[in-house]
Amino acid sequence: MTTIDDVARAAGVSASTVSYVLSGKRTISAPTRARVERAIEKLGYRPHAGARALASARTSVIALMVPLRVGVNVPVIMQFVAGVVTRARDFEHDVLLLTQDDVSGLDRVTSGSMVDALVMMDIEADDPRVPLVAAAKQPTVLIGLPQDPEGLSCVDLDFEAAGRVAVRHLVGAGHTDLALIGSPPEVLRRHTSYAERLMRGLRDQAAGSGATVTVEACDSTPSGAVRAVDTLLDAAPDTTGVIVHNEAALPHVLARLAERGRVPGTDVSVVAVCPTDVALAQRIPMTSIDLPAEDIGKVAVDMVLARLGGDQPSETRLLAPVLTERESSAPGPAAR
Amino acid sequence: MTTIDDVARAAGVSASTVSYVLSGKRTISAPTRARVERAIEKLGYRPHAGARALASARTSVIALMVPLRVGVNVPVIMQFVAGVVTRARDFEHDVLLLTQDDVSGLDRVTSGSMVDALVMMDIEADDPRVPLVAAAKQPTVLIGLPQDPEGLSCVDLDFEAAGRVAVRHLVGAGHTDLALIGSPPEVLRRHTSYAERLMRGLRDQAAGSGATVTVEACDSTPSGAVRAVDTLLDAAPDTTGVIVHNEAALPHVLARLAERGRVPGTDVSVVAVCPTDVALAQRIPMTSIDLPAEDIGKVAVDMVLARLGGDQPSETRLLAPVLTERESSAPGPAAR
DNA sequence: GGCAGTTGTCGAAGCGGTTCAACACGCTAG
DNA sequence: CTAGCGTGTTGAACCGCTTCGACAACTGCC
Repeated sequence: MTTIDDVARAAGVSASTVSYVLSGKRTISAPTRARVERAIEKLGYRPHAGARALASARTSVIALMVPLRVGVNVPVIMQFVAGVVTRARDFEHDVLLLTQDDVSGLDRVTSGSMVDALVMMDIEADDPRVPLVAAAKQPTVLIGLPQDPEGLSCVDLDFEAAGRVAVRHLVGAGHTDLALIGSPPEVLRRHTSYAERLMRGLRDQAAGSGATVTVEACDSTPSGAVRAVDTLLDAAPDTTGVIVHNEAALPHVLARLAERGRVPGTDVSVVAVCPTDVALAQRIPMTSIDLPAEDIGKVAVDMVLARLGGDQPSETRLLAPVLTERESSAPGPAAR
Repeated sequence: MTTIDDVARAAGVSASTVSYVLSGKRTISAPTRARVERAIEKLGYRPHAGARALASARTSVIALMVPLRVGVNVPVIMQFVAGVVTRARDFEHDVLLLTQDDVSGLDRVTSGSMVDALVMMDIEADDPRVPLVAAAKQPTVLIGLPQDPEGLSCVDLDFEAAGRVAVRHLVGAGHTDLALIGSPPEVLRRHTSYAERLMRGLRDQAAGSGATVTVEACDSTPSGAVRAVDTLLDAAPDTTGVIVHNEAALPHVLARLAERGRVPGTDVSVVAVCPTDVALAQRIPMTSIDLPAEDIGKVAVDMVLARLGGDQPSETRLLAPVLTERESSAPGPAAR
């Protein structure tokens, strides 16, 4: 292994000079800098990460805790991850992967100074991990909103606003009997905040617009989708406006609606809440409210790195929903 | 931060004793061990990862390079990842996430001593990353088979055997006109080895059994699936045995086959190559050859950690394919 | 010409562990 | 009674890097 001393010797300077060339924390004359850089290049020198972490109390690694549990949509998760990783790389940081079930991992990476910061996904309303990371010395950003953030920063899509936007769109098109086909029951049982916020937005706006909204949980399986649609149409057969917030079930919901004589885009209007690529990958391009997963991941990294210094107060950023009308929209009874 | 010296002081021993209690590399009397452990507990002591890495030349971190590119099936990737992460945790290791496009990351984590070992997924026949990691001081395991492993160890499903098993199953059921609906064209263009190995197995066994096999690449989209099925049925209308190796397209392939008057499980026999949960999540439970993604991930970790010492010669492990018959199988013309 | 202020470089002190050689102690064997 | 041995513990030397204070050399100013 080549060390900083090897480089120093090769360049005819001291180790500290090499260090300053690397960090730029002191001015170094152009000729010395050039000599040092040449030596680094020639020897293929890379600072030892552990030594650097020890001396500088900075690891250039951020921890990312991802859910690998049931009920979450894996491709969407991956978009978050991609956003986090690419943005982290932009700032010369690597990403250490933790899984949701490994709660002790938080203490491990935190107390062991393995990482400079944490990003946690899929936050529940009353998430047991929040107090743990709130007590850590590293800054943390939550993707999602707990009931009490305990001083931590949060980012997410503004699901409540998304609910309102969806209802406004449907009501504006002449629908008054609306429904939500949502997350799997286990997600609701966990009180995952996005599901609850979406429902709140839907209900608020519906109440203010004289519309009704029936809510169905929905397993992320073909049969779950069929069941949800059937239950819905039994309970509220006049439904003409449907909001779907379940990527995995979406195709099957559309298929079942058609089978039951409600063709999306013709007989019923369907708004999906999902990433754009998912909306476009259906039988017909879906009117959708984009879930900008990758962007959210990037923003999370921006926020957490901005707080490395320790100053910056915490904040919550809710990204405004954007509804894009596509072919699954249809005029409702009031407009015909 | 509480350090090893704090613990030593609290327990009335030297720092080295604490270290030996932690590592178990020397015998420590029961009473001292107890005192030290109590002090550790009381102070909430965690060794500093950087310091440990510096002194011991071990990081307890392994790097995992995952593909976030187009054409790969994300849920399957996640299963690999889950396998790697859980197994790594079993051996007290954490996982650093690298993305496939970040080739320079290999040198970074390797030369910078950020990790003890590497696992790389989605290996192409002539993968430019292979020489890079082959030159690293850390052991590496490849998930997939390059043309020349350059002394590295590999794990994967034995796709060639899987191809033979699939053909044997279909021919045994009376089918002679077979087809493969496979990976997207961009995957084939990359010469990803699993796709090529599967085809080789299919063709070999077909040739030996007097069957024919038509091969169609297939985009991982609904329309790609439709196109592939249509092209196939135009080119080989007598096809009755279909092997599908494309998780994302699978549901749409099944739907299109039915639309074209070939109901899976009745008119045509379909064998899927995919994880079991995917096989079970279709309209009908699919006869499938399991892609044991999580197991492969675990084996990869076992192999790479076994090589930490440096001794152990490299090896290639190909997991035997297991075909499970379910409802998508049907008797073929020769058996009716 | 002397002094204060810059600029560029260096030496040395950590950072928090691991590990090796050495040593103190109590036992057994001769 | 002593030499020899095993057991348990320790001090000190690193591991490779960052950073602070010091200092030499040069600048510009009065």
